[in-house]
Amino acid sequence: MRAFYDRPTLEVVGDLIGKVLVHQRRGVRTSGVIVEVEAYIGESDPACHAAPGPTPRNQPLYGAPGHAYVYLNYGIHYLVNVVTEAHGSPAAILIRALGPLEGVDVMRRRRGRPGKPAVHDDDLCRGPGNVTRAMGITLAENRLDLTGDRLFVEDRRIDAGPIAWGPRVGIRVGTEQPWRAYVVGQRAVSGKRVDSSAGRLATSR
DNA sequence: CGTTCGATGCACT
DNA sequence: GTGCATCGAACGT
Repeated sequence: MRAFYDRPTLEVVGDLIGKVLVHQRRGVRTSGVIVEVEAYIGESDPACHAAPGPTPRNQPLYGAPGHAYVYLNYGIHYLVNVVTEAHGSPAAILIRALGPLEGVDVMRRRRGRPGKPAVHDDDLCRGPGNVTRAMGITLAENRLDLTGDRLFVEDRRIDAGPIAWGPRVGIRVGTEQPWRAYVVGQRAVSGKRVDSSAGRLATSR
């Protein structure tokens, strides 16, 4: 459904929390409840990749809504966004954390490092770099049409808890905008953990 | 618990 | 050449 993404970005943010992100390739399916996202909106947003104007890398931001924007960050991590707003209006939403649902065994394998202790299930998709590693998302998924059957958001909502908004994290500029949304108390949300007992999804063990 | 810091590739100036 | 929309290991408290 293209129209879902063809709207003001902050509206999409609110509707994205609690929905299920799915990636399937070569018969391997992984999915998780979206519990943390950040909006990057327009050339006037200094933290948005569109801030310098159109470049080869940020071209997906200027394209049609409902497509993926994936890029390599710090030379190490892939970060995945969903492109929003009308064609020519550069904006996107960064997927920062998921509560694992399907393919948890695959996620454990992708996140596991030889000789290291196993990653806790709540940490499998905690942080944007971990989301892509656990989901198997790379540059190959850049520009993918999210209305297709390979990478998409399911049209169902899981009540994971109350939603809160705050400043975006991990950026040096543009921190005054409260464009980060997350599920309060959910274990997979990045940053300091407030409560140690609440927020575990029944589905994510 | 907390903070610091190195890894690592590439877009952009 | 500079600086990241990060992660996790290593160390200090």
